[in-house]
Amino acid sequence: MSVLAEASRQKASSLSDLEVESIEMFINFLRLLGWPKSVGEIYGLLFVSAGPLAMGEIMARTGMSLGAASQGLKLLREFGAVRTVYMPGARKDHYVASGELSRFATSYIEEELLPRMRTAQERIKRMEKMMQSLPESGGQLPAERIDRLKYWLDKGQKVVPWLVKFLKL
Amino acid sequence: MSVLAEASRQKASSLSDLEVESIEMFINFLRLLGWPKSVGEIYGLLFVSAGPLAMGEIMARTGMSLGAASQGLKLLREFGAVRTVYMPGARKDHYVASGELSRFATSYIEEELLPRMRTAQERIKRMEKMMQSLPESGGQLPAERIDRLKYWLDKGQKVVPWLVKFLKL
DNA sequence: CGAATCTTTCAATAACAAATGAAAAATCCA
DNA sequence: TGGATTTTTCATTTGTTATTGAAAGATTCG
Repeated sequence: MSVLAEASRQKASSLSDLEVESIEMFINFLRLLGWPKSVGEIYGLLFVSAGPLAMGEIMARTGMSLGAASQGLKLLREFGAVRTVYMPGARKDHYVASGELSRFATSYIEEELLPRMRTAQERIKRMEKMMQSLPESGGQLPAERIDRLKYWLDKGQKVVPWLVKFLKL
Repeated sequence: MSVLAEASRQKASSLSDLEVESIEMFINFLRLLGWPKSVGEIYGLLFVSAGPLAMGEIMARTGMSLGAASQGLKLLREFGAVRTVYMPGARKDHYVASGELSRFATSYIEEELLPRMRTAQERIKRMEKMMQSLPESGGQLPAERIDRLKYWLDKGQKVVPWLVKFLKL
């Protein structure tokens, strides 16, 4: 067996079935939020880890590169999905997954969804003005659509806080 | 002015301010669902259109290619976000946007979110089995995490139908 | 300090996804 | 039916995002 093939075999076998399940699951979920695979790998591994892991261990177990591990951990730290723990006598940072899964959902809502809804509401105001200053009937249909959109956005903005609260619970 | 520059100027000026607002808004929202820009362009244009539009008109107004228009319309049709209307004496298909914006949200939930949640629940079952057949304490922490995940997924599955109902309202 | 260790950054590359447009397929009248 | 029109498909090109790894930057410890 070639050195390379051996290395890749090693890589695969260094993950338990449990870890593989967890990693695949989080890759799938985090893809919904538009996050790269490497982030799912890191979080999935940490999620079922019995103890804190250093970056080097994460790299070794998953086979990802230095840069991917560093950047992925940075992102996860920023979102509060992962944190470092103090390990007496250890030089390397050690990471554990936050168990609060709601963080992913709520950060998506707050950082992606809500800003877009707010932008959309400003757009709608502008669109309504444009409709008024249009030569007579700029169209009955568009006007109704815009009304509907406004209504729907209002409703959305109302349900979001409730949803966030529910998820955090 | 070069022929190309002229063409691109034409392209831009053939959209009203209203249409541009609408298009940009839907590009932004549909990106959340992982849909390509061209789809947002088509839907945004149709959304504020006073009447049905044929594919050729959509291409001409937005400047997108034949293939992109055809595929985008196909996708939107499949999701029920757009439909053809009968136009007496017209050969080309003519499209209108469905005003039901909830379709986007509900189809995302039903086609993306729920399937993943179901897969995750199967994974969790397997993971629980693995934990049991692990040498004594495969870890207190992982076991708790898996419990928590199960709890969270259950909760998610419960809130989703409610949310869908609310959105459709 | 200063050498060793660990982490971040970022330019280059690889992997992936979207857009294009020519060719094929389907549809429609005369 | 047959020619013209319209739509779909799909191989290729283009554009975007993720990953890599070397170099720079921090940090820690003796």
